[in-house]
Amino acid sequence: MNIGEKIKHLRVKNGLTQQELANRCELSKGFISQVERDLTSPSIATLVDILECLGTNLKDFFNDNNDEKIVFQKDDVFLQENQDLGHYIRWIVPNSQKNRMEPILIQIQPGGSSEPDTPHDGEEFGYVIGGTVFLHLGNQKFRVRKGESFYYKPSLVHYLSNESRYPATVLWVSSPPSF
Amino acid sequence: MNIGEKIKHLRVKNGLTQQELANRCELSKGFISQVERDLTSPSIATLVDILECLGTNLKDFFNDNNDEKIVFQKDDVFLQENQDLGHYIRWIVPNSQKNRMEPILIQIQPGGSSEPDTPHDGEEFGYVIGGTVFLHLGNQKFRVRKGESFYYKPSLVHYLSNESRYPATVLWVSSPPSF
DNA sequence: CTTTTTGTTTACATTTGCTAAACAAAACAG
DNA sequence: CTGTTTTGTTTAGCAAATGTAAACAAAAAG
Repeated sequence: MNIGEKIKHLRVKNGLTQQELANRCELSKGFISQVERDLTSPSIATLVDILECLGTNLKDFFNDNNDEKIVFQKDDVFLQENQDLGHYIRWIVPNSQKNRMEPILIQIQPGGSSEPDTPHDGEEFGYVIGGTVFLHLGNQKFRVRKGESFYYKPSLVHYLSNESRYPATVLWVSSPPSF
Repeated sequence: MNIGEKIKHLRVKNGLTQQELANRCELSKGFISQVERDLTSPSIATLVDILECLGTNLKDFFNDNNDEKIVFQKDDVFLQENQDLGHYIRWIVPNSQKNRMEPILIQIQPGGSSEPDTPHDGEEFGYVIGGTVFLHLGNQKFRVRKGESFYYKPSLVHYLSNESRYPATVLWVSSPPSF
């Protein structure tokens, strides 16, 4: 649990001295020093204060970094077909489980639908590349046409259906990954 | 700071009693009760323990919920044109600054490029809907064709350019929002 | 109603979060 | 090089909070 390191990094990035930071959030400079070297751990309340003075918050503070591959071609794709429901999914960014976002490309046949997904945390975004689909959220239902998009928190059962006579393609991004 | 509520919610969601949770993370059930009702606040270390037993972590724990509008039509779009660089941007999900992700649709004219973006935290994903673009990351440069995508951490200056003879369209998602 | 299970509250020991002040080390000035 | 300032580290200590054990209450089960 190297909170100290991250705080120090933030402080320096903000061009502050321990003294200045201490003043800002009404703590002693000594304590800031201790925190940065992980000799002690602040309470959650004071951690919030500190982060506030560093222009951030708990949420952003606990979101990490670093990676490798960047561009993904069509053959990187892992494909999954579902005959019953009449859709197939292309994972266009391989093993993105470890990322913040997981984008997939889903193609839904006329009369088909995506796998209903149970409620979970996070957010989902979709952009309809072609065709028209219906977004089902709990027992609500929204029409989304080509060029339109949707954005929601998946706190209810949710899926897409294609009730038109043409295939539909949707670029679907979950954050965090859920598939 | 209603940490307790969230913990209780998680506990119930995992089908655990206070007792069970207490056993799992070697705390007293009384303490769990206090924490859930915000009568006391756990130390960061024990919060980590608790979250671990609930199948989550600080990072995910501090990512919030609740929203309103879901489907966005073309006229919800805020448009911005840049004659000099030869691109225009459509914000397809209005004021998504407060979300985890911010999707935009950027169209780049032949010879044009996007605004170079300075390094920041988070991740970015793009899907080329039409044309071919180059992704510039620091002094690296990647070709990305129609149907291909890219995913990276924007820790270097980054932008897109279109060196072809046709316009290119890219769906670009930043997490967290940066524009 | 009695027994178990689940959750709340109280009294208490211990730890730790945090301060103030002394100390050390750089940075700066003349 | 020597003295002054600024920045960071360490120590001693205490009030406050973290966490426990056990008693208590309420709800569920039998």
